[in-house]
Amino acid sequence: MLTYMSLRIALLGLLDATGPASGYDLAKSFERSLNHVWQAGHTQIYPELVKMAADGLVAVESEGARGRKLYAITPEGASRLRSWLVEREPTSAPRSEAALQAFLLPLLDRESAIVVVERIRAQFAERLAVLECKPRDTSRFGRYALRLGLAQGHASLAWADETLAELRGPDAAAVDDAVGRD
Amino acid sequence: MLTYMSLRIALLGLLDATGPASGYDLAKSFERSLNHVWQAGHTQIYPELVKMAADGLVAVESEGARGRKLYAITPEGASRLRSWLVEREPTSAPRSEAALQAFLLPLLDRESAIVVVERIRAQFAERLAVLECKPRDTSRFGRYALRLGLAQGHASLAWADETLAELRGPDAAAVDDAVGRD
DNA sequence: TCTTGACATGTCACTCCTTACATGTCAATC
DNA sequence: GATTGACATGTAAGGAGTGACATGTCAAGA
Repeated sequence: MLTYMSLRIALLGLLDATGPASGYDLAKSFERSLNHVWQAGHTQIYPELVKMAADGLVAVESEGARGRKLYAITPEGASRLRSWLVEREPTSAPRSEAALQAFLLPLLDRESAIVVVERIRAQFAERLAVLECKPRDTSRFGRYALRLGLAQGHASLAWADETLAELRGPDAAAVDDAVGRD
Repeated sequence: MLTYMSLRIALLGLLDATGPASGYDLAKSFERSLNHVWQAGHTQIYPELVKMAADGLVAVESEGARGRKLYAITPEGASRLRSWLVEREPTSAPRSEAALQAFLLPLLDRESAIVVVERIRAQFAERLAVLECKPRDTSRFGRYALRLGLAQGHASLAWADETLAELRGPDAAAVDDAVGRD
């Protein structure tokens, strides 16, 4: 029951790393530095912070202008965060529409398949470009995850290029002929 | 509203690729050939097939022994499947606990960080092993997605090895010292 | 002064997905 | 004959996540 809640962990991690912040700040941080790792919008973050406060993981530190609420991590929160990090066996529920399209490619004729792979490639390239433009803006944080994202991104791009080469290849290795190869 | 529904697409794809099947069969196929691309259990599949039948995308073809229900894709379903494949801009909502742990690594001392990365590495290795054992069991299908998974898996493993090397490095590049490098 | 846009917080309805529960058939083995 | 295990289908409660809507502050510039 209490074993998932990765959103909590991500929020605690940001609060621990960068100090007290408002829900608004945290939503921005998700966009800036965490978007390739975990996604969350303010509609998810605000209620979660309230629950976390009720559970003693964060404390509302002060209220500033414009109704701003500053949340700070509590010792209990910091402890839970580190326990999770050290103990939690990470799970992954892969759900990638790009991979699904790749899976279904053999349904299409070669021309359509090329169009689809080109679109997938463009998206991989864009995501990679975002990561590559990313400065060390989170100082130490995000450093390792950034590298992981870059590695996976490069590999994905390479897959797209290889696949396009195969689909376009001079030996005309059409999708339908791919059965016996490799 | 009707723009998501990747589960439907995955089910239609399997039905199109391998012919009529029961919900039970489809759940097995998800486990066997689609598990690195999209996940779904039978509790999600059974109700979805009922809705898809109501929408005319599949037809209950016959009922066999043990209450078995055979679903077949309809022309409407096949058409929708191909439209989605060609037109849909794939989206991704990355939610990886492994990447989250990587992101948060600087919270830990070096020894703990090594333990965490070793666990992440083991998981990457296991997933990769599953993919590498995978025969061409889906004939043409899954071929491209399999390669994509392999590429990403190898890249992830390489990241883990590099990260471990850095954390263990003879020049003792501890996590806390990593700020000024790169 | 007024409008724009960043700041700031929230609710609600809905979809998606997971976990646990519940039921029953049929073939093979003990 | 009884038990086990693969086959086969479902429901219900609840958590997780999204998109649309709603509200209000404050600073800067037209």
